[in-house]
Amino acid sequence: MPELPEVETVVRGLRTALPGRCIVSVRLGKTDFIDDPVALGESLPGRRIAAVERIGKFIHLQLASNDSVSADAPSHLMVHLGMTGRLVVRAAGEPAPPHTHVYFQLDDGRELRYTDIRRFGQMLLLHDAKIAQLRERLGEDALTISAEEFQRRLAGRRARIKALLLDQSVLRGVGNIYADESLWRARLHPARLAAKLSKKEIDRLRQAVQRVLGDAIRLRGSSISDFVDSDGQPGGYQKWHRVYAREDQPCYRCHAIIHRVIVAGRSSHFCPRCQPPPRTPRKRRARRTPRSRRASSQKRPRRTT
DNA sequence: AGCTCTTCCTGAAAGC
DNA sequence: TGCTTTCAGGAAGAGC
Repeated sequence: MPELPEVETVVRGLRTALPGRCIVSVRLGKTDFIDDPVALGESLPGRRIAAVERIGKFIHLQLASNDSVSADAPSHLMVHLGMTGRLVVRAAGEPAPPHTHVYFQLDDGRELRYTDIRRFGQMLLLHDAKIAQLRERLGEDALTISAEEFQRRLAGRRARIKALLLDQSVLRGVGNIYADESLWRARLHPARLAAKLSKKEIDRLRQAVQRVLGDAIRLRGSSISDFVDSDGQPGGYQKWHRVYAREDQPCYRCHAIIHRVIVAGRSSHFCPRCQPPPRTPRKRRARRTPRSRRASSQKRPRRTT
């Protein structure tokens, strides 16, 4: 699942191949994930790619303007890889894998190809004004957010910390894997309420998030099922996952057994010893639950599905 | 405000 | 063996 480190890896790869190249033509397969497929086919041929950058989990291809392009033509191509999206540069003659739905022919004989098995991705063309709106809608980038801004965005929020980490309008770039890994590193239970975290804990979390994302970028992302970089190579960070997809395996820190619960609608992996659960304010049953029994009070109130 | 559920989609894995 | 069911999840929207 492409999150910030995976998208950053793809962007760095594309940066070595795309800037300066012209899009000669566009070929489309299924288009239900494309905002406006007709516009894509009409306004991209002839455009030169000026720059590649990352905005949260979006890949942003900036298109240069030139004399033959009308002034109001959109100049930003945004690509979100969703769950299974891949964006790779290949020689035009090379066979494309199944579920390849967009081909951008480039002027150097290569193709930029978008492959997406589940088509949870997104592709859209934006004007300058809209790109500003998008940036506004998204939160601060997780990799570079300052301690002060991180505090400001979380402090007082009554949502569970896991939900906030995943909320792209709060923080952009973190998905399920890196949320779980960061919470483990910061020793915070995913169901803790942000409002109940101390300043120290919030800062520990920010450091954990940035450390985990930085390490993952260095190893070119995590390849769980589908992720590959712009050259088609898998990442290496999945070998360093401490909790994600490690249910029933021992914690690397304390050897307790890793649990998995649903928090904010997402499966969440954590160590029940390193990441103690929040005390549940079960409506004043205090009299009836002497807190000597740790084992039973550690159990999360589970909702049977 | 924030939670849960649903929708989109496919393939892998589990269940029978 | 072969079918059916379940699950995974990023993001958005509905409903509570």
